[in-house]
Amino acid sequence: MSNLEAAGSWAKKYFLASRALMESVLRPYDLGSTQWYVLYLLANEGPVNQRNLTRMLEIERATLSAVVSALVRKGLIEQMPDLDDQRQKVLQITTAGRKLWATLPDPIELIATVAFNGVDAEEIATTNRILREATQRLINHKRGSK
Amino acid sequence: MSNLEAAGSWAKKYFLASRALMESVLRPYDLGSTQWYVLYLLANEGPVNQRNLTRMLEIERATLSAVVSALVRKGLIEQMPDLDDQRQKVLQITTAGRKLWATLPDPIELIATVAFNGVDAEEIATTNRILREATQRLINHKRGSK
DNA sequence: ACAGACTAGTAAGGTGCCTAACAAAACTGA
DNA sequence: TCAGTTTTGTTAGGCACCTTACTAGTCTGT
Repeated sequence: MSNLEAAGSWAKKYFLASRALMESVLRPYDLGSTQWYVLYLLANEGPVNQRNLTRMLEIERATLSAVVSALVRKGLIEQMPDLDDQRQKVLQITTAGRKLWATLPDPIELIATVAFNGVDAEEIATTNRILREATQRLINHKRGSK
Repeated sequence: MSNLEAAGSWAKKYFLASRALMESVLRPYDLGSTQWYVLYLLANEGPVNQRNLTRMLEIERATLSAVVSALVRKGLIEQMPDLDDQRQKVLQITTAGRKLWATLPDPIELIATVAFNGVDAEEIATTNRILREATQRLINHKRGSK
Protein backbone atom coordinates (compact mmCIF):
# COMPACT_ATOMS: atom_id res chain seq x y z
CA MET A 1 0.00 0.00 0.00
CA SER A 2 1.38 3.39 -0.98
CA ASN A 3 1.82 6.14 1.57
CA LEU A 4 -0.80 8.10 -0.27
CA GLU A 5 -3.35 5.36 0.24
CA ALA A 6 -2.19 4.98 3.81
CA ALA A 7 -2.94 8.65 4.31
CA GLY A 8 -6.52 8.13 3.20
CA SER A 9 -6.57 9.49 -0.31
CA TRP A 10 -9.76 7.54 -0.94
CA ALA A 11 -11.55 9.59 1.66
CA LYS A 12 -10.66 12.66 -0.36
CA LYS A 13 -11.77 11.13 -3.64
CA TYR A 14 -15.02 9.89 -2.13
CA PHE A 15 -15.69 13.27 -0.56
CA LEU A 16 -15.06 15.14 -3.81
CA ALA A 17 -17.20 12.73 -5.81
CA SER A 18 -20.09 12.93 -3.36
CA ARG A 19 -19.86 16.71 -3.21
CA ALA A 20 -19.84 16.82 -7.01
CA LEU A 21 -23.03 14.75 -7.17
CA MET A 22 -24.68 16.88 -4.49
CA GLU A 23 -23.74 20.06 -6.31
CA SER A 24 -24.97 18.76 -9.66
CA VAL A 25 -28.34 18.03 -8.04
CA LEU A 26 -28.47 21.48 -6.44
CA ARG A 27 -27.07 23.50 -9.35
CA PRO A 28 -30.46 23.99 -11.04
CA TYR A 29 -31.63 25.61 -7.81
CA ASP A 30 -28.52 27.82 -7.57
CA LEU A 31 -27.55 26.36 -4.19
CA GLY A 32 -24.24 25.08 -2.82
CA SER A 33 -23.98 22.04 -0.58
CA THR A 34 -23.47 23.94 2.66
CA GLN A 35 -26.19 26.38 1.71
CA TRP A 36 -28.47 23.35 1.44
CA TYR A 37 -27.52 22.22 4.96
CA VAL A 38 -28.28 25.66 6.34
CA LEU A 39 -31.69 25.70 4.66
CA TYR A 40 -32.28 22.16 5.92
CA LEU A 41 -31.57 23.16 9.50
CA LEU A 42 -33.57 26.37 9.35
CA ALA A 43 -36.52 24.62 7.71
CA ASN A 44 -36.58 21.85 10.31
CA GLU A 45 -35.27 23.41 13.50
CA GLY A 46 -36.66 26.92 13.23
CA PRO A 47 -34.70 30.10 13.96
CA VAL A 48 -31.11 29.52 15.11
CA ASN A 49 -28.22 31.68 16.26
CA GLN A 50 -25.31 31.82 13.86
CA ARG A 51 -23.15 30.76 16.75
CA ASN A 52 -25.13 27.56 17.22
CA LEU A 53 -25.15 26.92 13.50
CA THR A 54 -21.35 26.87 13.40
CA ARG A 55 -21.51 24.07 15.97
CA MET A 56 -24.15 22.09 14.11
CA LEU A 57 -22.26 22.42 10.85
CA GLU A 58 -18.81 22.16 12.44
CA ILE A 59 -17.41 25.02 10.41
CA GLU A 60 -15.71 28.29 11.36
CA ARG A 61 -17.55 31.51 12.10
CA ALA A 62 -15.94 33.19 9.11
CA THR A 63 -16.96 30.37 6.79
CA LEU A 64 -20.56 30.48 7.94
CA SER A 65 -20.58 34.25 7.59
CA ALA A 66 -19.89 33.89 3.86
CA VAL A 67 -22.50 31.14 3.40
CA VAL A 68 -25.09 33.19 5.26
CA SER A 69 -24.45 36.31 3.24
CA ALA A 70 -24.92 34.30 0.03
CA LEU A 71 -28.28 32.99 1.27
CA VAL A 72 -29.35 36.45 2.43
CA ARG A 73 -28.38 37.88 -0.97
CA LYS A 74 -30.62 35.28 -2.61
CA GLY A 75 -33.45 36.19 -0.26
CA LEU A 76 -33.79 32.69 1.18
CA ILE A 77 -32.97 33.51 4.80
CA GLU A 78 -33.08 36.56 7.07
CA GLN A 79 -30.61 37.77 9.64
CA MET A 80 -32.14 39.37 12.72
CA PRO A 81 -30.46 40.80 15.80
CA ASP A 82 -30.82 38.79 18.99
CA LEU A 83 -32.51 41.06 21.50
CA ASP A 84 -30.94 39.32 24.49
CA ASP A 85 -27.36 39.44 23.22
CA GLN A 86 -26.72 42.12 20.67
CA ARG A 87 -23.55 40.45 19.42
CA GLN A 88 -25.52 37.52 18.14
CA LYS A 89 -27.68 37.22 15.07
CA VAL A 90 -30.64 34.93 14.66
CA LEU A 91 -31.22 33.27 11.30
CA GLN A 92 -34.67 32.51 9.96
CA ILE A 93 -35.88 31.03 6.70
CA THR A 94 -37.97 33.42 4.60
CA THR A 95 -41.20 32.65 2.80
CA ALA A 96 -39.24 32.44 -0.44
CA GLY A 97 -36.79 30.10 1.26
CA ARG A 98 -39.54 27.83 2.52
CA LYS A 99 -41.13 27.79 -0.90
CA LEU A 100 -37.85 26.79 -2.53
CA TRP A 101 -37.20 24.20 0.18
CA ALA A 102 -40.51 22.48 -0.59
CA THR A 103 -39.39 21.88 -4.18
CA LEU A 104 -35.87 20.63 -3.40
CA PRO A 105 -34.85 16.99 -3.82
CA ASP A 106 -32.90 15.36 -0.95
CA PRO A 107 -29.33 15.09 -2.22
CA ILE A 108 -28.16 13.22 0.90
CA GLU A 109 -30.67 10.47 0.28
CA LEU A 110 -29.51 10.23 -3.33
CA ILE A 111 -25.84 9.98 -2.37
CA ALA A 112 -26.54 7.32 0.25
CA THR A 113 -28.45 5.29 -2.31
CA VAL A 114 -26.00 5.62 -5.18
CA ALA A 115 -22.86 5.12 -3.11
CA PHE A 116 -23.90 2.50 -0.57
CA ASN A 117 -27.07 0.75 -1.65
CA GLY A 118 -26.59 -2.99 -1.31
CA VAL A 119 -23.23 -2.67 0.41
CA ASP A 120 -22.60 -4.87 3.46
CA ALA A 121 -23.85 -2.91 6.47
CA GLU A 122 -21.07 -4.19 8.69
CA GLU A 123 -18.40 -3.01 6.30
CA ILE A 124 -20.00 0.40 6.10
CA ALA A 125 -20.01 0.51 9.90
CA THR A 126 -16.33 -0.46 9.97
CA THR A 127 -15.51 2.26 7.44
CA ASN A 128 -17.34 4.88 9.48
CA ARG A 129 -15.65 3.78 12.68
CA ILE A 130 -12.15 3.73 11.19
CA LEU A 131 -12.61 7.19 9.71
CA ARG A 132 -14.14 8.53 12.91
CA GLU A 133 -11.26 7.21 15.01
CA ALA A 134 -8.65 8.45 12.54
CA THR A 135 -10.27 11.88 12.53
CA GLN A 136 -10.22 11.92 16.31
CA ARG A 137 -6.51 11.09 16.35
CA LEU A 138 -5.81 13.89 13.88
CA ILE A 139 -7.74 16.34 16.03
CA ASN A 140 -5.98 15.18 19.19
CA HIS A 141 -2.62 15.56 17.49
CA LYS A 142 -3.51 19.12 16.52
CA ARG A 143 -4.58 19.90 20.09
CA GLY A 144 -1.43 18.38 21.50
CA SER A 145 0.88 20.34 19.24
CA LYS A 146 -0.73 23.68 19.99
CA MET B 1 -27.60 5.17 11.32
CA SER B 2 -28.59 8.60 10.10
CA ASN B 3 -28.77 9.43 6.44
CA LEU B 4 -25.90 11.81 6.93
CA GLU B 5 -23.66 9.05 8.18
CA ALA B 6 -24.93 6.81 5.44
CA ALA B 7 -23.85 9.44 2.96
CA GLY B 8 -20.30 9.28 4.29
CA SER B 9 -20.01 12.39 6.41
CA TRP B 10 -17.01 10.84 8.14
CA ALA B 11 -15.11 10.82 4.88
CA LYS B 12 -15.60 14.56 4.74
CA LYS B 13 -14.53 15.08 8.35
CA TYR B 14 -11.50 12.88 7.92
CA PHE B 15 -10.53 14.65 4.71
CA LEU B 16 -10.86 18.10 6.27
CA ALA B 17 -8.90 17.08 9.38
CA SER B 18 -6.09 15.52 7.35
CA ARG B 19 -5.94 18.53 5.04
CA ALA B 20 -5.81 20.81 8.06
CA LEU B 21 -2.86 18.88 9.50
CA MET B 22 -1.10 18.89 6.15
CA GLU B 23 -1.62 22.61 5.75
CA SER B 24 -0.43 23.36 9.27
CA VAL B 25 2.78 21.48 8.49
CA LEU B 26 3.23 23.32 5.18
CA ARG B 27 2.15 26.78 6.32
CA PRO B 28 5.64 27.79 7.57
CA TYR B 29 6.86 27.13 4.02
CA ASP B 30 4.02 29.10 2.43
CA LEU B 31 2.79 26.07 0.50
CA GLY B 32 -0.70 24.63 -0.01
CA SER B 33 -1.40 20.90 -0.06
CA THR B 34 -1.78 20.58 -3.83
CA GLN B 35 1.22 22.81 -4.37
CA TRP B 36 3.17 20.28 -2.32
CA TYR B 37 1.99 17.42 -4.56
CA VAL B 38 3.08 19.30 -7.65
CA LEU B 39 6.52 19.95 -6.18
CA TYR B 40 6.69 16.30 -5.13
CA LEU B 41 5.96 15.09 -8.64
CA LEU B 42 8.31 17.55 -10.32
CA ALA B 43 11.10 16.78 -7.86
CA ASN B 44 10.78 13.03 -8.35
CA GLU B 45 9.52 12.57 -11.90
CA GLY B 46 11.31 15.42 -13.65
CA PRO B 47 9.69 17.77 -16.17
CA VAL B 48 6.03 17.01 -16.91
CA ASN B 49 3.37 18.43 -19.22
CA GLN B 50 0.58 20.26 -17.43
CA ARG B 51 -1.79 17.97 -19.26
CA ASN B 52 -0.19 14.88 -17.73
CA LEU B 53 -0.13 16.50 -14.32
CA THR B 54 -3.89 16.93 -14.35
CA ARG B 55 -4.15 13.16 -14.82
CA MET B 56 -1.68 12.36 -12.07
CA LEU B 57 -3.41 14.71 -9.65
CA GLU B 58 -6.93 13.97 -10.92
CA ILE B 59 -7.92 17.62 -10.98
CA GLU B 60 -9.28 19.88 -13.72
CA ARG B 61 -7.11 21.85 -16.12
CA ALA B 62 -8.42 25.12 -14.72
CA THR B 63 -7.66 24.06 -11.15
CA LEU B 64 -4.11 23.09 -12.00
CA SER B 65 -3.65 26.33 -13.91
CA ALA B 66 -4.24 28.29 -10.70
CA VAL B 67 -1.94 26.05 -8.63
CA VAL B 68 0.79 26.34 -11.24
CA SER B 69 0.55 30.10 -11.44
CA ALA B 70 0.91 30.30 -7.65
CA LEU B 71 4.06 28.17 -7.76
CA VAL B 72 5.46 30.16 -10.69
CA ARG B 73 4.75 33.39 -8.81
CA LYS B 74 6.75 32.01 -5.86
CA GLY B 75 9.59 31.09 -8.22
CA LEU B 76 9.49 27.38 -7.34
CA ILE B 77 8.64 26.02 -10.78
CA GLU B 78 9.00 27.15 -14.38
CA GLN B 79 6.59 26.92 -17.27
CA MET B 80 8.21 26.27 -20.62
CA PRO B 81 6.60 25.83 -24.04
CA ASP B 82 6.64 22.31 -25.46
CA LEU B 83 8.48 22.51 -28.77
CA ASP B 84 6.61 19.57 -30.28
CA ASP B 85 3.16 20.83 -29.41
CA GLN B 86 2.93 24.54 -28.88
CA ARG B 87 -0.37 24.26 -27.04
CA GLN B 88 1.27 22.36 -24.23
CA LYS B 89 3.49 23.65 -21.46
CA VAL B 90 6.18 21.71 -19.69
CA LEU B 91 6.67 22.25 -15.98
CA GLN B 92 10.05 22.05 -14.35
CA ILE B 93 11.20 22.60 -10.79
CA THR B 94 13.60 25.53 -10.39
CA THR B 95 16.79 25.61 -8.36
CA ALA B 96 14.94 27.52 -5.66
CA GLY B 97 12.19 24.92 -5.76
CA ARG B 98 14.63 22.05 -5.41
CA LYS B 99 16.32 23.85 -2.54
CA LEU B 100 13.00 24.32 -0.74
CA TRP B 101 11.98 20.74 -1.47
CA ALA B 102 15.10 19.45 0.27
CA THR B 103 14.05 21.16 3.50
CA LEU B 104 10.39 20.08 3.47
CA PRO B 105 9.00 17.49 5.86
CA ASP B 106 6.81 14.74 4.41
CA PRO B 107 3.26 15.62 5.47
CA ILE B 108 1.80 12.44 3.97
CA GLU B 109 4.02 10.29 6.14
CA LEU B 110 2.97 12.31 9.18
CA ILE B 111 -0.73 11.95 8.43
CA ALA B 112 -0.42 8.21 7.84
CA THR B 113 1.35 7.85 11.16
CA VAL B 114 -0.94 10.03 13.23
CA ALA B 115 -4.18 8.76 11.73
CA PHE B 116 -3.52 5.07 11.20
CA ASN B 117 -0.52 3.93 13.20
CA GLY B 118 -1.43 0.76 15.08
CA VAL B 119 -4.78 0.37 13.36
CA ASP B 120 -5.74 -3.08 12.12
CA ALA B 121 -4.39 -3.38 8.57
CA GLU B 122 -7.36 -5.39 7.40
CA GLU B 123 -9.81 -2.80 8.59
CA ILE B 124 -7.84 -0.07 6.83
CA ALA B 125 -7.95 -2.18 3.67
CA THR B 126 -11.73 -2.60 4.05
CA THR B 127 -12.14 1.14 4.51
CA ASN B 128 -10.11 1.90 1.40
CA ARG B 129 -12.03 -0.66 -0.63
CA ILE B 130 -15.45 0.54 0.51
CA LEU B 131 -14.57 4.14 -0.26
CA ARG B 132 -13.03 3.23 -3.60
CA GLU B 133 -16.10 1.25 -4.64
CA ALA B 134 -18.47 3.95 -3.43
CA THR B 135 -16.50 6.57 -5.35
CA GLN B 136 -16.69 4.43 -8.47
CA ARG B 137 -20.46 4.11 -8.13
CA LEU B 138 -20.78 7.89 -7.76
CA ILE B 139 -18.67 8.43 -10.87
CA ASN B 140 -20.65 5.85 -12.83
CA HIS B 141 -23.88 7.48 -11.78
CA LYS B 142 -22.62 10.82 -13.02
CA ARG B 143 -21.57 9.28 -16.35
CA GLY B 144 -24.93 7.55 -16.71
CA SER B 145 -26.95 10.69 -16.07
CA LYS B 146 -25.06 12.79 -18.60
C1' DA C 1 -5.96 22.45 -48.86
C1' DC C 2 -8.85 23.82 -45.70
C1' DA C 3 -13.22 23.93 -42.84
C1' DG C 4 -14.60 21.91 -38.77
C1' DA C 5 -13.69 19.32 -34.67
C1' DC C 6 -10.75 18.60 -30.89
C1' DT C 7 -7.29 19.79 -27.23
C1' DA C 8 -4.26 22.67 -23.88
C1' DG C 9 -4.09 26.31 -21.16
C1' DT C 10 -6.18 30.59 -19.23
C1' DA C 11 -9.73 33.70 -17.34
C1' DA C 12 -13.79 34.70 -14.81
C1' DG C 13 -16.87 33.67 -11.38
C1' DG C 14 -18.84 30.62 -7.81
C1' DT C 15 -18.51 27.50 -3.51
C1' DG C 16 -16.52 26.08 0.61
C1' DC C 17 -12.87 25.83 3.71
C1' DC C 18 -9.18 28.17 6.50
C1' DT C 19 -6.43 31.94 9.45
C1' DA C 20 -5.62 36.61 11.16
C1' DA C 21 -7.18 40.91 12.50
C1' DC C 22 -10.89 43.90 13.83
C1' DA C 23 -15.11 46.14 16.20
C1' DA C 24 -18.76 45.75 19.21
C1' DA C 25 -20.97 43.67 22.95
C1' DA C 26 -20.85 40.99 27.14
C1' DC C 27 -18.63 39.13 31.02
C1' DT C 28 -15.31 38.95 35.11
C1' DG C 29 -12.77 40.02 38.97
C1' DA C 30 -10.35 42.96 41.89
C1' DT D 1 -16.80 50.48 38.77
C1' DC D 2 -14.06 49.67 35.19
C1' DA D 3 -9.92 47.53 32.90
C1' DG D 4 -8.97 43.33 30.87
C1' DT D 5 -10.72 39.12 28.73
C1' DT D 6 -13.90 36.55 26.03
C1' DT D 7 -17.31 36.00 22.51
C1' DT D 8 -19.78 37.06 18.03
C1' DG D 9 -19.79 38.31 13.57
C1' DT D 10 -17.42 40.56 9.61
C1' DT D 11 -13.67 41.47 6.49
C1' DA D 12 -9.56 40.43 3.96
C1' DG D 13 -6.67 37.27 1.97
C1' DG D 14 -5.33 32.53 0.67
C1' DC D 15 -6.06 27.61 -1.07
C1' DA D 16 -8.42 24.13 -3.61
C1' DC D 17 -12.08 22.68 -6.14
C1' DC D 18 -15.63 23.37 -9.87
C1' DT D 19 -18.06 25.07 -14.51
C1' DT D 20 -18.34 27.90 -18.51
C1' DA D 21 -16.31 30.45 -22.07
C1' DC D 22 -12.44 31.84 -24.64
C1' DT D 23 -7.92 31.63 -27.56
C1' DA D 24 -4.60 29.38 -29.99
C1' DG D 25 -2.66 25.41 -31.68
C1' DT D 26 -3.38 20.62 -33.81
C1' DC D 27 -5.70 17.06 -36.17
C1' DT D 28 -9.18 14.96 -39.52
C1' DG D 29 -11.86 14.09 -43.46
C1' DT D 30 -13.24 15.22 -47.66
